[in-house]
Amino acid sequence: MPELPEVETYARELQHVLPGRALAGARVTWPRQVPPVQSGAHGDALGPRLAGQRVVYVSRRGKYLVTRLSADWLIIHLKMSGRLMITPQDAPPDPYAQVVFTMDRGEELRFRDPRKFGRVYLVADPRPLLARLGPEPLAGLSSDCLVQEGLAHVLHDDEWPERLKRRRGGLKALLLDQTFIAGLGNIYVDETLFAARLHPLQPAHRLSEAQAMLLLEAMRQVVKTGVEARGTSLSAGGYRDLSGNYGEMQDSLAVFRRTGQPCPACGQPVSRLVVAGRGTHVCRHCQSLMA
DNA sequence: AAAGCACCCTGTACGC
DNA sequence: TGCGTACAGGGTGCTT
Repeated sequence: MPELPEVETYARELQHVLPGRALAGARVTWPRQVPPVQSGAHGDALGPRLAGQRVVYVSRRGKYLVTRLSADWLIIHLKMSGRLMITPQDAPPDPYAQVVFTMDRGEELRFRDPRKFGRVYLVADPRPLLARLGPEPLAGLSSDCLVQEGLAHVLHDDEWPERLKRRRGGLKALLLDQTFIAGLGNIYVDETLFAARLHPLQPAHRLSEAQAMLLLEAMRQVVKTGVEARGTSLSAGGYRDLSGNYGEMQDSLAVFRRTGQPCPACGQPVSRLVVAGRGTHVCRHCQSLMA
């Protein structure tokens, strides 16, 4: 379930170790995870095109990990179960490492993804992949360098209330919409809505300007807390950082996957409902639907 | 515009 | 303890 904070953690870790290093190639054992895209190499063509390229920097846009290489861009979406790790090239083979990047110094970057939803792209032009994404919720993250490249923009406070006014759908579906705001997933949306004391089905256009700004503040605070906690690790098989460490955000969750447990604000049990096809967690007492 | 659904996948949780 | 089944959800694409 990597969302913005988890991908941000990977981007920061990789930015410490990859710039300047040369890629030697790639092994792809599930070619569907390297699909054809405009200006890109897919499947087995990944390795030869990567060979000899150096890493310039590692960044993030929404939930995409974006790596600038000397000639191309390497873009990875981890989707549900994707993880990254750097290992010696003689480390035991990992049957779930469907895409492995070989590097200099006898090391590999492994993309491990049991559910195979994740995707890897090597493209000359990253724009078609990233263009539809909405604004970044926060400045001060690794996406800043993509802002400089014109590949990202940060949400401006003034535009937020008016953008909400134009949408009649429920808040949860809207915050999950990557073209509206980039990077939030199920965990951080539920936490944001609780922090703002707003119901997931609340129509966006009904928020007052003050409520809209409270929602913005809540969203930024939740994302910031998630980044500082280095992501959310909900189960042993779930998210780990590049070094295999768990994140710590699961210890700070107020409602997500806490069905039946007391709301941290009022003590009433947390409820679970399905919104936008996703398991959704609310405190019915704190998050009432406004008429 | 918005909502619902199938699809892609497999580990995990749960009921019996 | 073991087996079978439903569930989990990010994103895309299609339908209503």
